[in-house]
Amino acid sequence: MSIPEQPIRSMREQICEAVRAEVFSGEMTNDQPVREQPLAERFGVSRGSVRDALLQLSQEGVLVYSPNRGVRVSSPPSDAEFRLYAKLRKEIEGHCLDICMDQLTEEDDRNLTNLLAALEDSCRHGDLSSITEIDLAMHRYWVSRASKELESVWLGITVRMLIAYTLLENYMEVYQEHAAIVEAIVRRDLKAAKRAMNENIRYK
Amino acid sequence: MSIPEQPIRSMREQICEAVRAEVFSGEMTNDQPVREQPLAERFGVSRGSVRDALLQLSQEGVLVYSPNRGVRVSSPPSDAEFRLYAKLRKEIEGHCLDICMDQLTEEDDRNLTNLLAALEDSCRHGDLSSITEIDLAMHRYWVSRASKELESVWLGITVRMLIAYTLLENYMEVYQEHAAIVEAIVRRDLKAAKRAMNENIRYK
DNA sequence: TTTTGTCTAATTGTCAACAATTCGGCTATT
DNA sequence: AATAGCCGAATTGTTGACAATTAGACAAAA
Repeated sequence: MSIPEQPIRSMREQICEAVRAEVFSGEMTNDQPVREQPLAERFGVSRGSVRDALLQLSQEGVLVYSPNRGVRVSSPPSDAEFRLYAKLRKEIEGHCLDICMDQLTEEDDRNLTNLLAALEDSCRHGDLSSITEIDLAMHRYWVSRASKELESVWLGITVRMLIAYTLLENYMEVYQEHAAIVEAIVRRDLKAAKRAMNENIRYK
Repeated sequence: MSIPEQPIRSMREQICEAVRAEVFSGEMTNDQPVREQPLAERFGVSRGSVRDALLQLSQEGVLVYSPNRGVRVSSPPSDAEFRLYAKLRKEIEGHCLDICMDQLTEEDDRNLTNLLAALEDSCRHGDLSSITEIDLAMHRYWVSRASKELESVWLGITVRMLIAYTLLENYMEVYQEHAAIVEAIVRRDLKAAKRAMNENIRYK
Protein backbone atom coordinates (compact mmCIF):
# COMPACT_ATOMS: atom_id res chain seq x y z
CA MET A 1 0.00 0.00 0.00
CA SER A 2 1.45 3.31 -1.01
CA ILE A 3 0.09 6.67 -0.02
CA PRO A 4 -1.79 7.91 -3.10
CA GLU A 5 -0.24 11.28 -3.57
CA GLN A 6 1.27 13.41 -0.91
CA PRO A 7 4.32 15.07 -2.35
CA ILE A 8 6.36 15.93 0.71
CA ARG A 9 7.09 19.60 0.45
CA SER A 10 10.54 20.59 1.51
CA MET A 11 11.06 23.29 4.07
CA ARG A 12 12.15 25.61 1.30
CA GLU A 13 8.98 24.99 -0.66
CA GLN A 14 6.82 25.75 2.35
CA ILE A 15 8.58 29.03 3.02
CA CYS A 16 8.37 29.97 -0.65
CA GLU A 17 4.64 29.39 -0.76
CA ALA A 18 4.03 31.36 2.41
CA VAL A 19 6.04 34.37 1.30
CA ARG A 20 4.58 34.24 -2.21
CA ALA A 21 1.07 34.24 -0.80
CA GLU A 22 1.82 37.23 1.39
CA VAL A 23 3.27 39.18 -1.51
CA PHE A 24 0.23 38.46 -3.67
CA SER A 25 -2.19 39.34 -0.94
CA GLY A 26 -0.44 42.64 -0.37
CA GLU A 27 0.64 41.89 3.19
CA MET A 28 4.15 42.64 2.05
CA THR A 29 4.16 45.91 0.20
CA ASN A 30 6.34 46.98 -2.68
CA ASP A 31 10.00 47.65 -2.10
CA GLN A 32 9.69 46.50 1.47
CA PRO A 33 12.81 44.59 2.56
CA VAL A 34 12.35 40.96 3.56
CA ARG A 35 14.69 40.08 6.43
CA GLU A 36 16.05 36.60 7.00
CA GLN A 37 16.14 36.45 10.78
CA PRO A 38 12.46 37.23 11.48
CA LEU A 39 11.35 34.67 8.90
CA ALA A 40 13.66 32.07 10.39
CA GLU A 41 12.16 32.60 13.82
CA ARG A 42 8.64 32.53 12.45
CA PHE A 43 9.12 29.16 10.76
CA GLY A 44 11.33 27.79 13.51
CA VAL A 45 14.24 27.06 11.20
CA SER A 46 17.70 28.44 10.67
CA ARG A 47 18.59 31.34 8.41
CA GLY A 48 20.17 28.99 5.90
CA SER A 49 16.86 27.45 4.89
CA VAL A 50 15.25 30.87 4.67
CA ARG A 51 18.10 32.04 2.47
CA ASP A 52 17.47 29.17 0.07
CA ALA A 53 13.81 30.11 -0.18
CA LEU A 54 14.44 33.82 -0.63
CA LEU A 55 17.02 33.10 -3.31
CA GLN A 56 14.55 30.93 -5.18
CA LEU A 57 11.84 33.58 -4.96
CA SER A 58 14.31 36.14 -6.30
CA GLN A 59 15.09 33.99 -9.31
CA GLU A 60 11.37 33.51 -9.73
CA GLY A 61 10.71 37.23 -9.79
CA VAL A 62 8.65 37.69 -6.63
CA LEU A 63 11.56 39.30 -4.82
CA VAL A 64 14.51 41.37 -5.97
CA TYR A 65 17.97 40.59 -4.68
CA SER A 66 20.81 43.04 -4.12
CA PRO A 67 24.22 41.75 -3.02
CA ASN A 68 24.90 42.40 0.66
CA ARG A 69 21.58 44.16 0.94
CA GLY A 70 19.14 41.30 0.97
CA VAL A 71 15.86 41.00 -0.89
CA ARG A 72 12.79 43.18 -1.21
CA VAL A 73 9.38 42.75 -2.74
CA SER A 74 9.34 43.30 -6.50
CA SER A 75 7.60 46.28 -8.01
CA PRO A 76 4.65 45.59 -10.31
CA PRO A 77 5.52 45.57 -14.01
CA SER A 78 4.81 48.50 -16.29
CA ASP A 79 1.70 48.36 -18.44
CA ALA A 80 3.77 47.51 -21.50
CA GLU A 81 5.49 44.64 -19.71
CA PHE A 82 2.19 43.45 -18.31
CA ARG A 83 0.77 43.21 -21.81
CA LEU A 84 3.84 41.34 -22.98
CA TYR A 85 3.56 38.90 -20.08
CA ALA A 86 -0.09 38.31 -20.91
CA LYS A 87 0.81 37.53 -24.50
CA LEU A 88 3.55 35.11 -23.43
CA ARG A 89 1.22 33.38 -21.01
CA LYS A 90 -1.37 32.86 -23.71
CA GLU A 91 1.25 31.32 -25.97
CA ILE A 92 2.45 28.99 -23.24
CA GLU A 93 -0.90 27.93 -21.85
CA GLY A 94 -2.27 27.46 -25.36
CA HIS A 95 0.62 25.18 -26.15
CA CYS A 96 0.08 23.26 -22.92
CA LEU A 97 -3.60 22.74 -23.66
CA ASP A 98 -2.59 21.41 -27.07
CA ILE A 99 -0.27 18.94 -25.45
CA CYS A 100 -2.25 17.69 -22.49
CA MET A 101 -5.86 17.94 -23.60
CA ASP A 102 -6.24 14.42 -24.92
CA GLN A 103 -4.29 12.76 -22.17
CA LEU A 104 -6.32 14.12 -19.29
CA THR A 105 -8.11 11.52 -17.20
CA GLU A 106 -11.39 11.60 -15.33
CA GLU A 107 -9.39 12.13 -12.17
CA ASP A 108 -7.99 15.31 -13.67
CA ASP A 109 -11.54 16.39 -14.39
CA ARG A 110 -12.46 15.81 -10.78
CA ASN A 111 -9.44 17.71 -9.51
CA LEU A 112 -10.18 20.69 -11.74
CA THR A 113 -13.83 20.64 -10.73
CA ASN A 114 -12.83 20.63 -7.09
CA LEU A 115 -10.53 23.57 -7.62
CA LEU A 116 -13.35 25.35 -9.38
CA ALA A 117 -15.68 24.74 -6.45
CA ALA A 118 -13.09 26.13 -4.07
CA LEU A 119 -12.68 29.14 -6.33
CA GLU A 120 -16.44 29.77 -6.30
CA ASP A 121 -16.40 29.69 -2.54
CA SER A 122 -13.53 32.15 -2.30
CA CYS A 123 -15.13 34.46 -4.82
CA ARG A 124 -18.38 34.51 -2.86
CA HIS A 125 -16.50 35.48 0.28
CA GLY A 126 -14.31 37.95 -1.56
CA ASP A 127 -11.15 36.39 -0.15
CA LEU A 128 -8.59 37.91 -2.52
CA SER A 129 -5.66 35.97 -1.12
CA SER A 130 -7.42 32.67 -1.63
CA ILE A 131 -8.72 33.65 -5.07
CA THR A 132 -5.19 34.38 -6.24
CA GLU A 133 -3.91 31.12 -4.85
CA ILE A 134 -6.57 28.97 -6.50
CA ASP A 135 -6.37 30.92 -9.75
CA LEU A 136 -2.66 30.16 -9.83
CA ALA A 137 -3.23 26.49 -8.98
CA MET A 138 -5.79 26.01 -11.75
CA HIS A 139 -3.69 27.45 -14.54
CA ARG A 140 -0.72 25.62 -13.15
CA TYR A 141 -2.64 22.39 -13.44
CA TRP A 142 -2.68 22.14 -17.20
CA VAL A 143 0.75 23.69 -17.56
CA SER A 144 2.20 21.16 -15.15
CA ARG A 145 0.44 18.31 -16.94
CA ALA A 146 2.05 19.34 -20.21
CA SER A 147 5.64 19.90 -19.12
CA LYS A 148 7.61 20.38 -15.93
CA GLU A 149 10.17 22.45 -17.82
CA LEU A 150 7.58 24.83 -19.13
CA GLU A 151 5.99 25.08 -15.72
CA SER A 152 9.05 26.84 -14.39
CA VAL A 153 9.15 29.38 -17.23
CA TRP A 154 5.41 29.90 -16.95
CA LEU A 155 5.61 30.49 -13.20
CA GLY A 156 8.25 33.18 -13.61
CA ILE A 157 6.01 35.08 -15.97
CA THR A 158 2.81 34.56 -14.06
CA VAL A 159 4.04 35.63 -10.64
CA ARG A 160 5.16 38.91 -12.16
CA MET A 161 1.66 39.50 -13.42
CA LEU A 162 0.16 38.59 -10.05
CA ILE A 163 2.22 41.17 -8.21
CA ALA A 164 -0.08 43.63 -9.93
CA TYR A 165 -3.14 41.59 -9.00
CA THR A 166 -4.84 44.38 -7.12
CA LEU A 167 -8.50 44.96 -6.60
CA LEU A 168 -10.82 43.63 -9.23
CA GLU A 169 -14.33 44.98 -9.26
CA ASN A 170 -16.28 41.80 -9.80
CA TYR A 171 -15.13 38.66 -8.02
CA MET A 172 -17.76 36.37 -9.51
CA GLU A 173 -16.53 37.23 -12.98
CA VAL A 174 -13.28 35.48 -12.10
CA TYR A 175 -15.22 32.38 -11.15
CA GLN A 176 -17.34 32.41 -14.29
CA GLU A 177 -14.33 32.72 -16.56
CA HIS A 178 -12.66 29.75 -14.95
CA ALA A 179 -15.90 27.79 -15.01
CA ALA A 180 -15.99 28.29 -18.77
CA ILE A 181 -12.44 26.95 -19.12
CA VAL A 182 -13.05 23.88 -16.98
CA GLU A 183 -16.31 23.14 -18.69
CA ALA A 184 -14.61 23.18 -22.08
CA ILE A 185 -11.80 20.98 -20.81
CA VAL A 186 -14.06 18.26 -19.44
CA ARG A 187 -15.79 18.28 -22.85
CA ARG A 188 -12.30 17.92 -24.38
CA ASP A 189 -13.15 20.86 -26.59
CA LEU A 190 -9.70 22.27 -27.34
CA LYS A 191 -10.83 25.30 -29.30
CA ALA A 192 -13.36 26.39 -26.71
CA ALA A 193 -10.89 25.85 -23.89
CA LYS A 194 -8.25 28.00 -25.54
CA ARG A 195 -10.81 30.67 -26.33
CA ALA A 196 -12.00 30.77 -22.70
CA MET A 197 -8.41 30.78 -21.47
CA ASN A 198 -7.51 33.69 -23.72
CA GLU A 199 -10.52 35.58 -22.39
CA ASN A 200 -9.36 35.06 -18.85
CA ILE A 201 -5.78 36.19 -19.37
CA ARG A 202 -6.52 39.73 -20.33
CA TYR A 203 -4.69 42.96 -20.39
CA LYS A 204 -5.40 44.28 -16.95
CA MET B 1 36.47 59.53 -8.86
CA SER B 2 34.39 56.41 -9.15
CA ILE B 3 35.42 53.26 -10.94
CA PRO B 4 33.54 53.39 -14.26
CA GLU B 5 31.86 50.01 -14.29
CA GLN B 6 33.10 46.92 -12.61
CA PRO B 7 30.10 45.10 -11.20
CA ILE B 8 31.65 42.91 -8.50
CA ARG B 9 30.39 39.44 -9.18
CA SER B 10 29.46 37.50 -6.09
CA MET B 11 30.88 34.07 -5.49
CA ARG B 12 27.53 32.60 -6.43
CA GLU B 13 27.50 34.42 -9.73
CA GLN B 14 30.96 33.17 -10.60
CA ILE B 15 30.04 29.57 -9.89
CA CYS B 16 26.83 29.94 -11.86
CA GLU B 17 28.66 31.24 -14.90
CA ALA B 18 31.27 28.50 -14.77
CA VAL B 19 28.74 25.69 -14.49
CA ARG B 20 26.49 27.24 -17.10
CA ALA B 21 29.38 27.47 -19.53
CA GLU B 22 30.29 23.82 -18.97
CA VAL B 23 26.72 22.70 -19.54
CA PHE B 24 26.50 24.66 -22.79
CA SER B 25 29.84 23.41 -24.03
CA GLY B 26 28.81 19.83 -23.36
CA GLU B 27 31.48 19.18 -20.74
CA MET B 28 28.67 18.16 -18.45
CA THR B 29 26.42 15.75 -20.27
CA ASN B 30 22.69 15.28 -19.91
CA ASP B 31 21.25 13.76 -16.78
CA GLN B 32 24.67 13.72 -15.21
CA PRO B 33 24.46 14.51 -11.48
CA VAL B 34 26.28 17.64 -10.28
CA ARG B 35 27.78 17.07 -6.84
CA GLU B 36 28.31 19.84 -4.32
CA GLN B 37 31.51 18.73 -2.65
CA PRO B 38 33.72 18.47 -5.77
CA LEU B 39 32.57 21.89 -6.94
CA ALA B 40 33.26 23.36 -3.51
CA GLU B 41 36.81 22.05 -3.57
CA ARG B 42 37.33 23.23 -7.13
CA PHE B 43 36.35 26.80 -6.34
CA GLY B 44 37.90 26.77 -2.90
CA VAL B 45 34.70 27.66 -1.10
CA SER B 46 32.30 25.88 1.21
CA ARG B 47 29.37 23.75 0.13
CA GLY B 48 26.92 26.45 1.21
CA SER B 49 27.97 28.82 -1.52
CA VAL B 50 27.87 26.04 -4.09
CA ARG B 51 24.38 25.11 -2.93
CA ASP B 52 23.22 28.68 -3.53
CA ALA B 53 24.58 28.59 -7.07
CA LEU B 54 23.15 25.18 -7.91
CA LEU B 55 19.76 26.21 -6.58
CA GLN B 56 19.80 29.32 -8.74
CA LEU B 57 20.76 27.33 -11.82
CA SER B 58 17.91 24.93 -11.08
CA GLN B 59 15.41 27.75 -10.94
CA GLU B 60 16.94 29.04 -14.14
CA GLY B 61 16.46 25.76 -15.94
CA VAL B 62 20.06 24.70 -16.56
CA LEU B 63 19.86 22.05 -13.84
CA VAL B 64 17.05 19.94 -12.45
CA TYR B 65 16.65 19.59 -8.71
CA SER B 66 15.25 16.59 -6.85
CA PRO B 67 14.80 16.76 -3.06
CA ASN B 68 17.48 14.86 -1.18
CA ARG B 69 18.98 13.77 -4.48
CA GLY B 70 20.73 16.88 -5.63
CA VAL B 71 20.79 18.37 -9.10
CA ARG B 72 21.58 17.03 -12.55
CA VAL B 73 22.00 18.61 -15.96
CA SER B 74 18.72 19.32 -17.72
CA SER B 75 17.69 17.41 -20.80
CA PRO B 76 17.29 19.36 -24.04
CA PRO B 77 13.71 20.42 -24.79
CA SER B 78 11.55 18.59 -27.27
CA ASP B 79 11.23 20.03 -30.77
CA ALA B 80 7.78 21.39 -29.97
CA GLU B 81 9.06 23.13 -26.85
CA PHE B 82 12.06 24.42 -28.70
CA ARG B 83 9.80 26.06 -31.26
CA LEU B 84 7.70 27.57 -28.49
CA TYR B 85 10.79 28.94 -26.78
CA ALA B 86 11.96 30.47 -30.04
CA LYS B 87 8.60 32.18 -30.48
CA LEU B 88 8.69 33.53 -26.93
CA ARG B 89 12.22 34.81 -27.37
CA LYS B 90 11.25 36.68 -30.52
CA GLU B 91 8.37 38.32 -28.68
CA ILE B 92 10.58 39.35 -25.79
CA GLU B 93 13.58 40.54 -27.76
CA GLY B 94 11.34 42.38 -30.21
CA HIS B 95 9.72 44.18 -27.31
CA CYS B 96 13.12 45.00 -25.86
CA LEU B 97 14.36 46.47 -29.12
CA ASP B 98 11.22 48.60 -29.22
CA ILE B 99 11.97 49.89 -25.76
CA CYS B 100 15.70 50.47 -25.86
CA MET B 101 16.44 51.33 -29.48
CA ASP B 102 16.19 55.09 -29.20
CA GLN B 103 17.92 55.35 -25.86
CA LEU B 104 21.10 53.56 -26.88
CA THR B 105 24.26 55.64 -26.71
CA GLU B 106 27.40 55.60 -28.78
CA GLU B 107 29.05 53.69 -25.98
CA ASP B 108 26.46 50.96 -26.42
CA ASP B 109 27.35 50.90 -30.09
CA ARG B 110 30.99 50.44 -29.23
CA ASN B 111 30.24 47.67 -26.75
CA LEU B 112 28.11 45.80 -29.26
CA THR B 113 30.72 46.24 -31.95
CA ASN B 114 33.37 44.86 -29.62
CA LEU B 115 31.22 41.86 -28.81
CA LEU B 116 30.73 41.35 -32.52
CA ALA B 117 34.48 41.42 -33.14
CA ALA B 118 34.99 38.84 -30.40
CA LEU B 119 32.27 36.71 -31.95
CA GLU B 120 33.97 36.87 -35.33
CA ASP B 121 37.18 35.72 -33.77
CA SER B 122 35.52 32.79 -32.01
CA CYS B 123 33.69 31.78 -35.16
CA ARG B 124 36.91 31.74 -37.14
CA HIS B 125 38.49 29.46 -34.58
CA GLY B 126 35.36 27.33 -34.26
CA ASP B 127 35.35 27.69 -30.48
CA LEU B 128 31.81 26.56 -29.75
CA SER B 129 31.99 27.32 -26.03
CA SER B 130 33.07 30.87 -26.69
CA ILE B 131 30.54 31.34 -29.50
CA THR B 132 27.70 30.35 -27.19
CA GLU B 133 28.93 32.66 -24.48
CA ILE B 134 29.22 35.71 -26.72
CA ASP B 135 25.97 34.93 -28.51
CA LEU B 136 24.28 34.94 -25.13
CA ALA B 137 25.99 38.15 -24.08
CA MET B 138 24.94 40.01 -27.22
CA HIS B 139 21.27 39.16 -27.04
CA ARG B 140 21.40 39.81 -23.33
CA TYR B 141 22.71 43.29 -24.04
CA TRP B 142 19.56 44.74 -25.52
CA VAL B 143 17.31 42.75 -23.24
CA SER B 144 19.16 44.03 -20.21
CA ARG B 145 19.04 47.60 -21.50
CA ALA B 146 15.27 47.39 -21.80
CA SER B 147 14.37 45.79 -18.46
CA LYS B 148 16.04 43.93 -15.63
CA GLU B 149 12.80 42.13 -14.88
CA LEU B 150 12.44 40.86 -18.40
CA GLU B 151 16.07 39.83 -18.46
CA SER B 152 15.41 37.17 -15.87
CA VAL B 153 12.43 35.73 -17.75
CA TRP B 154 14.36 35.87 -21.00
CA LEU B 155 17.36 34.09 -19.52
CA GLY B 156 15.22 31.21 -18.29
CA ILE B 157 13.89 30.66 -21.78
CA THR B 158 17.17 31.15 -23.58
CA VAL B 159 19.28 28.82 -21.47
CA ARG B 160 16.81 26.05 -22.20
CA MET B 161 17.30 26.60 -25.89
CA LEU B 162 21.07 26.64 -25.51
CA ILE B 163 21.14 23.25 -23.84
CA ALA B 164 20.27 22.00 -27.32
CA TYR B 165 22.95 24.17 -28.87
CA THR B 166 24.79 21.32 -30.47
CA LEU B 167 26.93 21.36 -33.57
CA LEU B 168 26.07 23.89 -36.17
CA GLU B 169 27.46 23.35 -39.62
CA ASN B 170 28.53 26.86 -40.53
CA TYR B 171 30.11 28.96 -37.80
CA MET B 172 30.55 32.06 -39.92
CA GLU B 173 26.82 32.16 -40.56
CA VAL B 174 26.36 32.85 -36.85
CA TYR B 175 28.71 35.79 -37.12
CA GLN B 176 27.04 37.19 -40.21
CA GLU B 177 23.59 37.04 -38.67
CA HIS B 178 24.77 38.93 -35.62
CA ALA B 179 26.66 41.40 -37.78
CA ALA B 180 23.39 42.19 -39.53
CA ILE B 181 21.65 42.83 -36.21
CA VAL B 182 24.38 45.10 -34.87
CA GLU B 183 24.64 46.99 -38.13
CA ALA B 184 20.91 47.71 -38.04
CA ILE B 185 21.09 48.78 -34.41
CA VAL B 186 23.87 51.29 -34.91
CA ARG B 187 21.78 52.71 -37.77
CA ARG B 188 18.86 52.86 -35.28
CA ASP B 189 16.80 51.04 -37.87
CA LEU B 190 14.24 49.29 -35.66
CA LYS B 191 12.51 47.34 -38.41
CA ALA B 192 15.71 45.98 -39.88
CA ALA B 193 17.05 45.08 -36.45
CA LYS B 194 13.95 43.12 -35.55
CA ARG B 195 13.98 41.40 -38.92
CA ALA B 196 17.61 40.36 -38.51
CA MET B 197 16.96 39.25 -34.94
CA ASN B 198 14.03 37.10 -36.04
CA GLU B 199 16.23 35.53 -38.68
CA ASN B 200 18.81 34.64 -36.08
CA ILE B 201 16.43 33.04 -33.58
CA ARG B 202 15.26 30.22 -35.74
CA TYR B 203 13.68 26.87 -35.28
CA LYS B 204 16.71 24.68 -34.92
C1' DT C 1 15.00 -16.97 -9.27
C1' DT C 2 12.76 -13.27 -7.11
C1' DT C 3 11.82 -10.61 -3.44
C1' DT C 4 12.60 -8.48 0.92
C1' DG C 5 15.29 -6.56 4.55
C1' DT C 6 19.50 -4.61 6.44
C1' DC C 7 23.72 -2.51 6.56
C1' DT C 8 27.09 0.97 4.93
C1' DA C 9 28.97 4.68 2.19
C1' DA C 10 27.88 8.75 -0.14
C1' DT C 11 25.21 12.72 -0.45
C1' DT C 12 22.09 16.27 0.76
C1' DG C 13 19.65 19.12 4.56
C1' DT C 14 20.11 21.94 8.61
C1' DC C 15 22.25 24.50 12.02
C1' DA C 16 24.90 27.91 14.87
C1' DA C 17 28.91 30.67 14.97
C1' DC C 18 31.87 33.86 12.88
C1' DA C 19 33.47 37.24 9.10
C1' DA C 20 32.36 40.92 6.00
C1' DT C 21 29.47 44.51 4.53
C1' DT C 22 26.02 48.08 4.76
C1' DC C 23 23.51 51.82 6.88
C1' DG C 24 22.45 55.15 10.28
C1' DG C 25 23.78 58.64 13.40
C1' DC C 26 27.46 61.22 15.62
C1' DT C 27 31.35 64.30 15.80
C1' DA C 28 34.88 67.28 14.16
C1' DT C 29 36.24 70.42 10.81
C1' DT C 30 35.55 74.10 7.57
C1' DA D 1 25.05 75.37 8.81
C1' DA D 2 27.12 72.05 5.68
C1' DT D 3 30.15 68.29 4.80
C1' DA D 4 33.40 64.67 5.39
C1' DG D 5 34.95 61.02 8.10
C1' DC D 6 34.27 57.67 11.67
C1' DC D 7 32.04 54.43 14.69
C1' DG D 8 28.63 50.86 15.97
C1' DA D 9 24.41 48.30 15.32
C1' DA D 10 22.03 45.56 12.07
C1' DT D 11 22.20 42.54 8.31
C1' DT D 12 24.03 39.52 4.94
C1' DG D 13 27.89 36.13 3.42
C1' DT D 14 30.57 32.09 4.54
C1' DT D 15 32.13 28.21 6.96
C1' DG D 16 32.54 23.61 9.20
C1' DA D 17 30.15 20.29 11.80
C1' DC D 18 26.40 17.33 12.43
C1' DA D 19 21.68 15.14 11.26
C1' DA D 20 18.72 13.02 7.84
C1' DT D 21 18.09 10.82 3.61
C1' DT D 22 19.25 8.10 -0.35
C1' DA D 23 21.38 4.41 -3.19
C1' DG D 24 23.79 0.22 -3.77
C1' DA D 25 25.58 -4.12 -2.18
C1' DC D 26 24.80 -8.12 0.15
C1' DA D 27 22.41 -11.68 2.54
C1' DA D 28 18.16 -14.20 3.92
C1' DA D 29 13.59 -15.90 3.01
C1' DA D 30 9.72 -17.19 -0.14
